[in-house]
Amino acid sequence: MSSTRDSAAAAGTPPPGSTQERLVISTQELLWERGYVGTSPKAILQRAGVGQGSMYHHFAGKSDLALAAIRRTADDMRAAAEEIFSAPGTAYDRVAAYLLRERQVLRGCPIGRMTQDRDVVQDPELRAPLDEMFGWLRHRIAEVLAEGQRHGELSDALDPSAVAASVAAVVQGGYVLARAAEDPAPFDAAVHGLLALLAAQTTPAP
Amino acid sequence: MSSTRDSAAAAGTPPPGSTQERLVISTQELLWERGYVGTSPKAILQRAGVGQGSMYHHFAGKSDLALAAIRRTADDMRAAAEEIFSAPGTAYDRVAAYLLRERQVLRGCPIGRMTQDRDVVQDPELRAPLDEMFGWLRHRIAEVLAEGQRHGELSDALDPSAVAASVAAVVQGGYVLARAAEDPAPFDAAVHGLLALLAAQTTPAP
DNA sequence: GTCTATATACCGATAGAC
DNA sequence: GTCTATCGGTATATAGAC
Repeated sequence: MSSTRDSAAAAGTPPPGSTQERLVISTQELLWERGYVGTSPKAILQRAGVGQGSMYHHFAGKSDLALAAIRRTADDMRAAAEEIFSAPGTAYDRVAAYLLRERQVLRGCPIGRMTQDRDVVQDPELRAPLDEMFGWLRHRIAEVLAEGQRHGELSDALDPSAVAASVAAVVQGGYVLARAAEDPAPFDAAVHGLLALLAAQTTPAP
Repeated sequence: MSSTRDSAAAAGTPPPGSTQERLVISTQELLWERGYVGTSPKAILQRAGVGQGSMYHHFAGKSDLALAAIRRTADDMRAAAEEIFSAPGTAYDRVAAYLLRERQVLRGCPIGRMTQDRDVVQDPELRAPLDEMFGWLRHRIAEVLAEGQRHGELSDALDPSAVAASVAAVVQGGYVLARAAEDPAPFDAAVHGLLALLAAQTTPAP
């Protein structure tokens, strides 16, 4: 008894190097590489270097462990994006910085990938972190754009939340195009196409 | 002997209602719903209503059947898109028609989905139809945009192939956002955001 | 051509020793 | 807490009867 697992995936960040931590990290990696359906508990255990029993001691099962891993990944992504959006600069600059930042294009988006996994999307608990992450992202980009409009940097004719959705979609769709081509070029093309359209809506500093 | 399977998935369209045809259609449906990893031969057979032996008579195995199904789906999608792009109207009209056409947004793109499947992307034969389909799509949209520029409908400042990639990416990324939210609204927002940006680049008829 | 039977491996989870 | 042993079920493919 005395299972650590009462709150299961709900637990905060476990100590670094701990068994839980290694399990979560292994799961994050495997979900990114193979998706939910393609990730087996066995593969997670092997990568983490622990036995079967450890996993079921700390987590209720595959989906519980996946939930912890997905939450962690979503939180990390949000933090990284927020750093860019809260930086100084015009709205265009910050959106451009987000679109142009270093990405492992051919690996795709670890959160976006989950939306293609039936078992994830159908489970409300597993889908929630995706919904929150992308909901936050679109909202945050819209805020940045609206701020640009208030500062007179950006055309008032634009609908910030629509353009924000376009920005987020171009990134996610760029990954799809790049993976189909096995080449990051279509991702870059899509980003630059959108940035050119957006640049045309900026007004030179008065 | 006398296997129909010599050319395997390479065969043209089999007779309607035939066993091969039912197998291909079932596979198309299941790949769309569950992806490659999530689709088992058993599930295909059950949906097609045929026995194990029939499948291995006509196809070399799961990947061979998947190849036939993916090719078929890609060909169908290309034909449907071409119908829109070759219709009369301005470049903006035709791109808008493509972006705004009826879609089963929450089901996602049957071809785009395959790019998230490790086993598909890593197999050159299975990836080829995806690459060809999206390569064609980006090229075709770029053609339409370039035509608009020649006709003086669209700003010459735009890079047609970059904007074409943005158009294709917004669709694919729109699916991702919609599935995360379990709501088609983000897809529609992304499309309208891009269309507004593009509309600003059109020149009123002289 | 189509079917059932069989084979080997892996899936996700549990039991219970240490 | 961690381990190994084990379970019933499925994945993918082959064998061989009809």
